[in-house]
Amino acid sequence: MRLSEGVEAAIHCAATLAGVDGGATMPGSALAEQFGVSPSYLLKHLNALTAARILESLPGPAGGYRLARPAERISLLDIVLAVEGPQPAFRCGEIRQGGPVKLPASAYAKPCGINAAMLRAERAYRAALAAEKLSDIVSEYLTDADPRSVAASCAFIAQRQRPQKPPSTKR
Amino acid sequence: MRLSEGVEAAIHCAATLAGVDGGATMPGSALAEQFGVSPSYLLKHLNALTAARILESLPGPAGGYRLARPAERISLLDIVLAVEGPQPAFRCGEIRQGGPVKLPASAYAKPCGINAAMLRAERAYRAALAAEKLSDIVSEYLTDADPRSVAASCAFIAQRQRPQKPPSTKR
DNA sequence: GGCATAATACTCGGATAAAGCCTGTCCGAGTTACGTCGG
DNA sequence: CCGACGTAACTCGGACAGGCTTTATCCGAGTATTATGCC
Repeated sequence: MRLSEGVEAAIHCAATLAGVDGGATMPGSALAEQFGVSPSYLLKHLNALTAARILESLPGPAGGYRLARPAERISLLDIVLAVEGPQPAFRCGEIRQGGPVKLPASAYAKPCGINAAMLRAERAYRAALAAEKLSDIVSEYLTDADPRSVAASCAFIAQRQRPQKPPSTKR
Repeated sequence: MRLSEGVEAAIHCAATLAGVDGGATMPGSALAEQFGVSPSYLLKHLNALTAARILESLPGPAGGYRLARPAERISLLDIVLAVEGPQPAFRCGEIRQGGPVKLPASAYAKPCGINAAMLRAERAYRAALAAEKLSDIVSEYLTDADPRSVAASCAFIAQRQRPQKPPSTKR
C-alpha cells in the first residue's frame, strides 16, 4: 500500500493556497519553489486538482492558482481522490473464478466476500479522510507549529501572492 | 492509492487454508492451481506470510502450508501488513523543509500536521482491517455464497490437503 | 491627451523520456518418504 | 522379521529478467500586461 509522492505536495499546496487572501492567486512556480520540488512536475498534480474543481487556474502574467471554494468545504479525501484517482485501493481480480473448476456465471452472482470486507475497511478510511477539513489543517498549523515556521510561511505567501482586482502590480 | 495484486491472492489462500483440517497442510502448487495464478509467484507472497508468523511451512513430500494460529486470531490487517510491509501508505517527505528559507532544525521539532492527519485516517483504516477476522470471512462465505461454489471449494480442499500423521516439526 | 493596436512576457496545459517498483519466472538447497539391503 | 541406510522425489527459499505505473522534464498554446503609434 503506497500513496503517490504527489499527494503530499498537493496537500501542502492546498494548505498554502488556503492562506492567500480571497481572490488572490499564486503561480505554480512559487509553490514549487516553496517546497523545493520540480515546477514542471508539480503542475501535473495542480492540474489534477483543477480538473477536480478543487483549484482554479487563471492564465496570464498575473495568473496562478487559488482555491475554488472555501477551505471549510475541502477535505483531504477530495485531494487524495483527485491525485490518486477515484478507484479503490483494493481491486478484486475475481481470482476465485480462475481455478480449473468452471462453474456457471450464476454461481458468482454475489460479490466476493473478501472484496466486500476490504471495501468496508476502505470506506472507513475515506470517511476519516473526509472528516479532515483543510481549514482544520491550517488552524492546527497556525496554533501548534513553531512560530518561526508560521512567520516564514506567511511572509512567503504575502510576498508571492498576486492580487487580482487591483490593476497595478508593482515589481 | 493502490494495493498489490498479491494481497488478494494472499487473503484467498489464507481463507482456503482456514478450511483445511487442523494440522493438515496444502502445498503452494495446489493453492496456485485453485486460483489460476503462477505457482512460483504465489510462493513469494506465501513466503511473506510465513515470515510474518501467519502461516507455517513444512518441507518434504507431504509438506505444504497451514495457518500458524486459529483463524479467529488472524485479521486482514495482519495479511495486508505482511504482504505490503509495515510502512504507512502516506510517507511524509518533509517537503516543508525543502524551501529556500532555511530554518534551524528546532523549528521542525513538532511533526508535520498534514502527516499527523493522514496517519490518523490510516489508523482508522487499519483498525477497520483489524476488525475483519479471517474466521468471519470464512463463516460469511459458507453461509452467503452460492452452494455450488462452496461445494467446489470444499471438494478441492479435501482432495488436495495432506494430513500430517506425526506431530509436526516446527520450522 | 486619450484610445486602439500590436508586441511581449508570463502563465498554464499536454505530450514526451527515464527511473523505480511490482509482476512474473527460473533454478538451487533442504527435508521427508520410500525402497532396499543387511542383520 | 526388523532395523538402518541410501536413493529419490517433492517441497520451499532466494536470486534473476520484463512490464507497467510513477516520476521527472521539455516545449507549445493562450492571455493579460505594456509600450507605441495614431487620432
